[in-house]
Amino acid sequence: MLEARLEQANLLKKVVDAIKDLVQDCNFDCNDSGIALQAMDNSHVALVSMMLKSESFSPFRCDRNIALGINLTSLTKVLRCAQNEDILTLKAEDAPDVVNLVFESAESDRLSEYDIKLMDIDQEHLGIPETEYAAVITMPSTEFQRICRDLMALSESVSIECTKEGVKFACQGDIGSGSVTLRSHQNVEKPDLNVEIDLTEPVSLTFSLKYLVNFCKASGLSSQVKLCLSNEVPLLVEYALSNNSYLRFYLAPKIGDEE
Amino acid sequence: MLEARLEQANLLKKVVDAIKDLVQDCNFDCNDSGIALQAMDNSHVALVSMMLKSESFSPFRCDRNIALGINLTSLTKVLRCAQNEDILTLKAEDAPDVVNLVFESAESDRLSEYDIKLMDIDQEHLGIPETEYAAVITMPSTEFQRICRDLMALSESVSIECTKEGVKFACQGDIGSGSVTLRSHQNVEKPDLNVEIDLTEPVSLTFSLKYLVNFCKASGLSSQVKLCLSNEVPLLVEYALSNNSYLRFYLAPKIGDEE
DNA sequence: CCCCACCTAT
DNA sequence: ATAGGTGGGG
Repeated sequence: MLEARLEQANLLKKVVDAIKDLVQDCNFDCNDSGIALQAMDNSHVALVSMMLKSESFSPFRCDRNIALGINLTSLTKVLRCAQNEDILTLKAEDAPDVVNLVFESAESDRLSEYDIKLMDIDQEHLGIPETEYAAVITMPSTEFQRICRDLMALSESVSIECTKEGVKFACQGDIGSGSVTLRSHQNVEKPDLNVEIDLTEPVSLTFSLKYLVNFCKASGLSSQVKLCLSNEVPLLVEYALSNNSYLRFYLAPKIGDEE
Repeated sequence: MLEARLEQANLLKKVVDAIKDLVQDCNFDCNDSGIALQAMDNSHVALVSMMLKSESFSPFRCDRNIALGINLTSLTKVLRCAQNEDILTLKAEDAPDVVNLVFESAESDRLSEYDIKLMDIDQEHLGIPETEYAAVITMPSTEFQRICRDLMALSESVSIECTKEGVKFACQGDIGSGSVTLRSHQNVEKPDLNVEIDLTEPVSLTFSLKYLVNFCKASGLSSQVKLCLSNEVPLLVEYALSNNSYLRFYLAPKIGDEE
């Protein structure tokens, strides 16, 4: 059986909000190391990979591997029933028909309980190779969100060009063109504002802004976002959570005429 | 070539926000004295006149007269990409295809650059006579905005009646009628709250509230607004900016049955 | 000057 | 239902 208690029901709420527009139904794979989710979006351009490590829960118990096939729209509806400070416990039997969500108010004077029916979902398990990226950019997640939104006013796509000096987001559209260039810099007072560029080789790739804007819904999960690029390889957009948990998005670059 | 650096990108943002609903496309006329704009609204009832003097920029350089024909919707999109404290530099060649806007963050760790394609716009240059007005009312811009909004709940038009004692904004509508009367007064502590009436002859004129409310979008540009009236003559609504720069709106009075 | 919460508008 | 804008508070 699974029993996983999350101090912040809010965390799961934000995670699901950030991915529910990309993926309708997917498996939450539970085992003793935590709860994982991997799914491609309908058009197979983007991939979501979530990992909530057992350490992010307290307590966490999962005796056997269980795949919980969940419709994310249903899950969203139920998660909206949590109040801001609620504590969430996820429960499931070993061969479950339903997943059980329990919300407790911090003062434990209110207890809400929901069962969501599960579905069988074909497991297309995706081995994601751990890549060494040519460029790794760490920056404030709100800034990345802002850049993507701004440039979307001009174009469908953005090119991300990274050199030792900085990273340049650029686009062209009907009304004109635009670019935002960030230099790496440290802010000792507010490390959340740091922009860090770790580069082994210059990179330049083009991506769909629609997807990036979508990924940016996760901005509330982490003050910093990590963009990992290598030529010809999907971009990795990572929001790190506590305890090595994470929410990652992969996006295939546009190539040639697509740009 | 033109190169004009504005410490507050925000200023242009507010100016364009205030006029973009009146005018779609217009020329920004640049010469060594600054950047000017004059345009009538589509229905030729209102006229906008902006003057940003060269002294409002630092530095300001404009070798020749250049007319930059800009679509204000495009310009708005680009100005939205400026962050609050950004410094804006406008650049254009002598016979330009595009105008270039550069936003620098105060800490200059971020630099955004946009090109907007220009268009050819027929210059209907409008000689605006410098009039001696019968009544000049200076009042807090937020108060004028509030009055126009309030009265719009009742009617399409407002009469502005100015005597030595004060100014009365009045309207009649289906649900009833309303009026707001201001007496001139000084507040030594907070001169922004002054209401001043400079009158050579009593005036009473009626105007479309829709337009006035529209003009009031400029309220953020200046704490005070100046209303200049003479019988049979368009109302002048002026927002004074630093360095003798200004944003002015003219509105023809309604006459006879129109009221 | 920044952050948060409310509200409105799509 | 969601996202952006506005207004108020720290």
